Amino acid sequence: MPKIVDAEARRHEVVQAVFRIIASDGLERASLREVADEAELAVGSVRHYFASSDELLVFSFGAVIDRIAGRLEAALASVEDAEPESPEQHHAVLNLLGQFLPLDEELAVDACVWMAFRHAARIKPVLAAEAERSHRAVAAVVGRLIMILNPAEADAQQSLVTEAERLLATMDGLCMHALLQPEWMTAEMCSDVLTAHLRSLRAVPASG
Amino acid sequence: MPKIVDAEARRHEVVQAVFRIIASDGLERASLREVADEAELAVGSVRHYFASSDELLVFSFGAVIDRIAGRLEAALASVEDAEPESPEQHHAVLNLLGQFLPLDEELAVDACVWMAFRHAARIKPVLAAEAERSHRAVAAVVGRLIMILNPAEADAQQSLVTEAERLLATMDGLCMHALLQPEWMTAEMCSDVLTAHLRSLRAVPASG
DNA sequence: TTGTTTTTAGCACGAACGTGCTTCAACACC
DNA sequence: GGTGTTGAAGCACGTTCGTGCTAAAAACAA
Repeated sequence: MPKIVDAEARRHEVVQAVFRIIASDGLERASLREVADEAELAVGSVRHYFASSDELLVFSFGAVIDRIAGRLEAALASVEDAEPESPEQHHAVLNLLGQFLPLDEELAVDACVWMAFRHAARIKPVLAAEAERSHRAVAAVVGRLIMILNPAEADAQQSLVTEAERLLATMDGLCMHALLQPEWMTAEMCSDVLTAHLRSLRAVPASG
Repeated sequence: MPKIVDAEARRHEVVQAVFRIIASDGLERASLREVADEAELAVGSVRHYFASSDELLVFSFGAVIDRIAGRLEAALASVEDAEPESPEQHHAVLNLLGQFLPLDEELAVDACVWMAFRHAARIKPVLAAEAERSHRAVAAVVGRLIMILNPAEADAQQSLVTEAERLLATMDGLCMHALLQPEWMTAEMCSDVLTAHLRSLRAVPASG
């Protein structure tokens, strides 16, 4: 009936603009006017697709979560397909954990945006639900990974949960340092830390 | 000659107000008006002690860095005083690492403020110098701790640096999770993860 | 008391923000 | 060709922000 516009594509373009602004200028600069400028639209146009600023931010948060979770689950499938203890599996695990880190431009933007939203969710209640979903999705993948790497002690659930949280914390800390102190936490340092952590996982079997 | 006011004490009160606002409402709400309200002063009074908003924020960042670094170095002294491999040393190490985490009200405020400023420093160049100082100070303490816990391989500097960065990343990740997902990352879980990490440090001696 | 200087308080300006509301152009259908 | 729905654009209002500036208040020296 009216002007033909792919609404979903438009929303995606707007969200991409939000991502670019957050990555370069931070979340607090992602105002309707800035986003509209970056997307080369008018403020009214952006508001046609997103009723309010909050709705735009929540939708953008959900979008980055879906992107990250999608990458993680694809990488997890590769790990599960690989032969246990094989070099292929080790490579697949490194690839999975690398998805957390800002190793290329696209990953860096996602990591920036992800971090920004998670921290903002501490303050803004509208973001809390998505933050919880994010944590659940990532924890599920990491938990599954720990189970794969420690098939022997599938009974010692206590230790598995602890190890999953430990790996998750290490990954988030690595990501943080790579974003905030890129001169110190280089890609090579990330790789060294990752291999050291994986070695420590194999070296500490049961705990008691 | 004029009204007697302890300028240093006033500045400290203002900074405390900044801390409270950041912890409860986030850094972006730490405006001059909000800070003045929280400190029960007029905007003009705050501006008398801090020429600009940037100056207030940079000073506050420095203050929280000094607080955290002071605690860490005091705790490090306890570790260095303890007998190597003794239970006292283990306790001192746990105490040191606990200084990173929001385990009580004061630590939680400092952790919030610290995180907020470090992330803001990625965007705001005025904060960059203090962020670098913060990283240097904390990395020095953690590096020293790793050397104490691994006296044998004092020559394998590569491994020591990697282990220091790994511990630092894990601590920052734990702190992040404790702040952002307090229901999942409880104090008990923090403790479990810490002891697991310390065990993994002892279990993986040299690398090659 | 008078004068000096620090401290406190407040006004005013321009900029940026979210949002309610109106207006215009474009297109599909009757 | 007319008509109505929808995308796009923009105005206006109230709020908040940092900051330059002025002026009252307070406390000590003379």
